[in-house]
Formats: sequence, structure tokens, C-alpha cells
Amino acid sequence: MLRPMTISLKPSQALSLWHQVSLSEVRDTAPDLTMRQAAILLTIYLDPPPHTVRGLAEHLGVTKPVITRALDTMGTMKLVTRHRDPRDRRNVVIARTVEGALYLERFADVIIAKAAALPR
Amino acid sequence: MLRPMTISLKPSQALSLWHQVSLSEVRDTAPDLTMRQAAILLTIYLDPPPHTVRGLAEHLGVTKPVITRALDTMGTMKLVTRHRDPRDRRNVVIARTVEGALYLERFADVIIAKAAALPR
DNA sequence: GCATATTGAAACGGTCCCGTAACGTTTCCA
DNA sequence: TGGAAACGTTACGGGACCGTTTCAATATGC
Repeated sequence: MLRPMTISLKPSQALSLWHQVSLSEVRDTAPDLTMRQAAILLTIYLDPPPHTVRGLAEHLGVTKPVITRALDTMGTMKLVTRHRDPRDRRNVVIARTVEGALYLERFADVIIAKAAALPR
Repeated sequence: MLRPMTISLKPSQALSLWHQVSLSEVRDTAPDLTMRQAAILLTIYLDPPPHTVRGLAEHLGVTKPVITRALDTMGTMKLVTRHRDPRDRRNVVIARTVEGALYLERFADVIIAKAAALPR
């Protein structure tokens, strides 16, 4: 049964969804990400590669050190990895990890569950 | 035309929605909230009052100073106000503001727009 | 009345993130 | 070949948040 419909939310549903997902993350003892880190991580996993520090900085509208530091933190969490680009050794290409994919998979499950439980 | 259906998202849609909304907030020059602050603000505006520091702390599973500090910050942003409870002057009741309502209204609009633009 | 409990806030030390500026490395090009 | 440009990182000072502990004010109960 296909439902080729755009997803339309009422304001109360939109806020409730964000509320429930945020609560899940806050209550969770898991290490949580800042809004910027989340945006960076999602860009890396959802937008087509390759990803560079400069490209991410432009895409998010932030400075390069912000990206470098976020990658430091998320690298420690094993959510992303970095390698020098052999073709242009000035560049650093950011790659996904298994742990990062699992992290986002679990996160998507939370969003889906909360969306399904939303009052009509 | 009514659509009394539960909202069902595919994993890619769930992550894409969070991605797009996060990007909007990051790119915005507006002051953004931490995940905890957002959870507190949404609880205040979506759950029935009255709200106290202790109640919010229990609800989110964090310590009271976390709530006090978040209220300090969001109070400076005029998103919430605090008053002593005249019936029990140990309590502080947290109240909504016009600015806070507008902030969340605008936030809901972003979520709704991104949800509507989601690929099927 | 007085000790105890409760509430929210303040103090303290530590950690992380921020923006700006400077830096080392690598590439480009005149 | 040598200077300029591009890339990512590091350094620096400042600010925000954290958890724990302590505190002042208020309420409760013997």
C-alpha cells in the first residue's frame, strides 16, 4: 500500500515531535551532540561524498575551526574518520564509520517511533 | 479532506527532516538553544502548568542547577519568566512569554516546511 | 518554639565550544 | 624557481555549561 503523500504536520504535532525526540536524547545517558555537531554528522551521512572541512564549513555557514573541532570530538566518539586526500595532500576527506551509521540508525528509530505516536 | 493517519516516516525521511531543521537553526544567526534548553522550553509550553524547577528536573532526569541555569539563560532571552509562588514561597513557578510563544511558532513553521518538502 | 525537611539559587572547579588570528604544509602559476 | 594562494590545524582569550556542594529562605511537624 503506497502512500505517495507529502508529510503534513500541524504546529502542535511539529513541536510535540521535536519535544519527544529531544526528551529522549536528554534523558539518555548516551553522549549527545550539539546542534552543530548533529548538522555536520547528518550532512556527512546524507549528502554525497567527498566531504572536506572547507566544504562543510561553507555548507553550514560556519568557520573552519568549528568543523575541525567538531570532527575532533566526533572522531573521539568514533562517529567519523579523517584521511589526507592523496590526490591533493592539502585536503582532508571525512569518511563514515560503522559506529556512526549505527548511531544515526538508532536516532532515526527514535524519530520514527515518536512520529508514529503523535496525536492526530 | 481529513487524513486521520498516523505519521509514518522512513529512516531516510526521519534523518533528512532532522538534518534540514538542524541546518536551518545552525545557519540562522538567531541565538540557538542547546538540546536541554529546547527540551525544557518545549515542556513548559506543551505540558500543562504549573511548572517548577524541581518538577522540570525530575521530568528531564537532570539536576536542579541545570534547570536554574537554563532558566537564567532563557530568561535573558525573554523566552520564559519566573515568579515566586505566593501559596508556597519556596516554589518558583515558570511562566510563558509572548516572545517564547513566537519563537516556538516560528520553529514549528520550519519543521512543517521541511517535513512538507521531504522526498517521498 | 525549635529542629528538620524542602525549595531554588549561588559558589566552585573543570571541561568544552566559540571567534579571531597565526601557523605549517601543499599546490599553483607567472 | 620563487612568491602567492589554498587547506586544515593550532593557539589564545573568553564565555557557557556541567556536576557537586553549600547556602538562605520557607514550610512542616513534634
